[in-house]
Amino acid sequence: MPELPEVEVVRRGLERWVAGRTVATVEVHHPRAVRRHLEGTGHFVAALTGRTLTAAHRRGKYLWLPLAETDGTPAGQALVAHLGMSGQLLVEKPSQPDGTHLRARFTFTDGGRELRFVDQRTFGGLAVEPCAGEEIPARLAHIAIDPLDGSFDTDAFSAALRRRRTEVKRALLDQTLIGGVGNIYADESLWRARLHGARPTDRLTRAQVAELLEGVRDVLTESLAQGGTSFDSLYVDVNGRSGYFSRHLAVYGQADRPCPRCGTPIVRESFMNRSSYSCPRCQPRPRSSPARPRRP
DNA sequence: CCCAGTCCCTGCGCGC
DNA sequence: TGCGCGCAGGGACTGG
Repeated sequence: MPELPEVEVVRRGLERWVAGRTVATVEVHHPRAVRRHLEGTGHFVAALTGRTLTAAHRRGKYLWLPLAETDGTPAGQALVAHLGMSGQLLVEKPSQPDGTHLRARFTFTDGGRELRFVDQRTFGGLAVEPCAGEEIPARLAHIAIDPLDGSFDTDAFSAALRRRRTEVKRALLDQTLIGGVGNIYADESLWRARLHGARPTDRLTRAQVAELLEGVRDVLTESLAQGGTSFDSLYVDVNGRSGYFSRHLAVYGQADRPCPRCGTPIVRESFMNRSSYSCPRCQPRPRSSPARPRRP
């Protein structure tokens, strides 16, 4: 379940181990891994072979690596990757045996370590997309800037959130509003801000939004410092190592365990067809009341 | 435009 | 021992 910190850890690994290298061969082992590349598998392979991956960028949970010709001229395209639920980008020696869920393999002209895309549940995927220079590919333009980006506009986010007529957890998971937050960090941020996820966004005060955003920033920053969250071997960095933030989770996956703040047992609720964890004392469920009518 | 619901996919743990 | 079911959940898509 890679969210922003986990994807950022992968991005740093790609920057270090892959950027600057030229693709020798591409193998696609499962067509679903390149389903977002609409021109088909053959076109995907041809678009990457002989190209140099110049850098590794991220917005929200998406990664992209701009491509260049062998003479260094920008190709105007980028390799775009999303890890979905269970995707991994691994940098491994060619002698390392293939895993069961290997979906794509890239070898490089230097004969060094391969890049392997491994994905058990195949929610993730790869594609080559048009991309001007170092700008974000147009296909990713709808993903909002994430709160760790220096250009994140706090006031604009606060205004947009309070303009929404939905529940606050739903809004946190909306990648067009704020990038990079998934189910785990949404629950952790709401706990830090002492807000229940079902609170209506249009009734939050500016102070509550500011506290929520501080919670988001803090939890993402702290997780990144720990190398991300891992529950098992499904999320790892490019070298296959797990992060350690799962030890610091206050509520996510902690049903019946004491709230670190007040000791009340954490409850698990089904919410948006997925699990939500919260402290019933620190984060009381909002009183059900009719939605505030939108101003004409 | 805005928002909610559906579907995609596989491994694992649990109850019977 | 085996089988079926629920669950994990990001995001593209669809329909109201």
